[in-house]
Amino acid sequence: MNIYVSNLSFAIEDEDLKSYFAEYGEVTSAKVITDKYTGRSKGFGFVEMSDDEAAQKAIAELDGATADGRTIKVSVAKPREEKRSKPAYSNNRW
DNA sequence: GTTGAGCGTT
Repeated sequence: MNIYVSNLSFAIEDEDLKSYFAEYGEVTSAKVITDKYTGRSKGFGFVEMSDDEAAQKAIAELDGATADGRTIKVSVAKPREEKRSKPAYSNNRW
């Protein structure tokens, strides 16, 4: 389950985000999006959890919660574009 | 040293 988290404080980093969600289940990865060039936080991030219901519970519990003085927004993330998947048109017509 | 809507680098 991929989780999108926004409205984060700029002081929050990956391990902070992970520690918040780890209370509700196993966090396989947690990442705060930082600018590649300046290295500063963009104020949002992504968390991946292995247990789907733990993830949805974490979303329900952490959405609107306060982290570092900011009310964070948590929701299910949109899937990152997968370019490795096999083509849907796997016919041999052409 | 700064700022505030959003969906990330493979």
